[in-house]
Amino acid sequence: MSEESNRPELPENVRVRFCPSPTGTPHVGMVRTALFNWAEARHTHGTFVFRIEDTDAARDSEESYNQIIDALNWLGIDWDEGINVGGPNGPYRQSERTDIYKDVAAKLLAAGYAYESYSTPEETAERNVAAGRPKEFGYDGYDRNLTEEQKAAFRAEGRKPALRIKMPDEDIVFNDLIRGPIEFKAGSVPDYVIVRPNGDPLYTLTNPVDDAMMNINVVLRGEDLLSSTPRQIVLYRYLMELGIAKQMPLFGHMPYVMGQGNKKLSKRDPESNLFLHREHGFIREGLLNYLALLGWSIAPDRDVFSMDEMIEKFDVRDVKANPAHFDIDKAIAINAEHIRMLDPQDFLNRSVPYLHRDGVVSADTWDALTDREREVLTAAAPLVQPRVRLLGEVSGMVGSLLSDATYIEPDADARKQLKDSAGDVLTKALAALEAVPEDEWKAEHIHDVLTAALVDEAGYKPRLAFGPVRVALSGRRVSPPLFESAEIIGKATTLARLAELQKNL
RNA sequence: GCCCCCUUCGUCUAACGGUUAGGACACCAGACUUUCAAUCUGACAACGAGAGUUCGACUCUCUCAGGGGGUACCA
Repeated sequence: MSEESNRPELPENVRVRFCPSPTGTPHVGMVRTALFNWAEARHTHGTFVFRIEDTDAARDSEESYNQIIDALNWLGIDWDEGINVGGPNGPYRQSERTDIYKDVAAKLLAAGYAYESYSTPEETAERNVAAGRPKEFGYDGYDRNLTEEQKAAFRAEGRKPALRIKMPDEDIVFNDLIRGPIEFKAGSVPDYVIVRPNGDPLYTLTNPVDDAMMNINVVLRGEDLLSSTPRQIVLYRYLMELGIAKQMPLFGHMPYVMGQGNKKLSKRDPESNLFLHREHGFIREGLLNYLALLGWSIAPDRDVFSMDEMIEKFDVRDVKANPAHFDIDKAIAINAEHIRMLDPQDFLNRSVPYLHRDGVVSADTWDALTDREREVLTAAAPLVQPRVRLLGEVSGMVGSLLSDATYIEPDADARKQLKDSAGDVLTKALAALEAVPEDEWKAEHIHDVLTAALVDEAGYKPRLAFGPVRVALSGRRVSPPLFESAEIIGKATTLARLAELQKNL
């Protein structure tokens, strides 16, 4: 598809970057951006740069910074240059690059590409209203041609200037990797601020400057930055004139990830919280696979794949331009597929932290478990693995197997399975199982005994016969196979649970 | 107001002018397992509207409508 499209050709040595601001907890939209950049770098054997844009001291936090790194590590998204690994274009935290920005800003000003602006936002709005323009009209260029006398007068008032970039009076066109040709009409983008009056450089300056100095040649970012692209293109031209930028990068704007309704998935939305998904038991393979599906597809008839397969096929020019809704049900279904593909021991290793968190086992690593725990879990693994969609569900599945409790309160879903006949079923099951000798307490035999008593003799349909037994043993509607469970739990506990449920019907 | 983007089943998507518009999730029905899940089979379900170009338009062009974003001394 991409060979025939009118999308631009990729450069020889692709250099992409992921450059989040450390504000708040990592969200899935951010992860998707990281994933696509990473996949593009790996597919092209290019370079993936990881930089942190912490120029907004009021909102940035060290906690968020650490969380972003935690997130990438967990997901297995690795980078070649940047935070923690270094590289030739460091430092990679913008808060450590202020001298660079000051220097570039001074050059821009000296070359006449930027100018001092003394208007406050309030004054600009007032001028717009006074001139009959909407308040949202934006900056009007008022300070563009201030004389030295006027500037001196402002300074005498104690004012300090912001620095603004001069936007040329011409259409600005670029060929988006995802959207194709995009044209902004001349005059639609006002002169914008790159340095605050107090000297703080803004994103509008730092982002293109760093991309330029780090030789980024492919910029893949969210759709929300699309309308700031003409500003950056203009700044880039100036940076090239000044010898700071080598070439204009290619841009690709990825569609939004949407939440409920028609709104962008917001940080407030729990579905956006990466760590919440991890706590629920998403595995990295599942979450990444699902996120990749938001705007991209690997083949017409397939949507479960590994990251290696994604890397082999990924081309950002195949990404769709329209926004995608985050569908948690499909995400979970994809995750379930990946859980089923796990090697059983791997499945167990990954489940243990969840089991420990839920108080089901004694330690949070496989090696630290007791022999009995390892024995039961090993027996249960192949039975449980196809029955969970999230690792957080494993506890509920194996909890009843590991517990010595003589009664397990059924959850609401299980309670609904108990029909009027449940009492009679439990009585008959109890009588039949009591007669089973300890040394014949095996799944197969338990199955035969219960079938004879409940189905053959009492005439119950299997659903009605085994449902109550399952609820008694596990407290749940879905559990590991019934007879194997009874064997693992043991005769005494099995009988106790049957009797207790009957009392609590 | 102005600028920009987006538009195929409920949702995610496939389709490089000619297909009964394909797949997946969800939902429903059945089979299998004499239980549950998994698995298998089947059903339901879409090209926003209108012009044009063409022998032929989901696909190309234009207009409109709807949705989203920007219009910051946030990123």
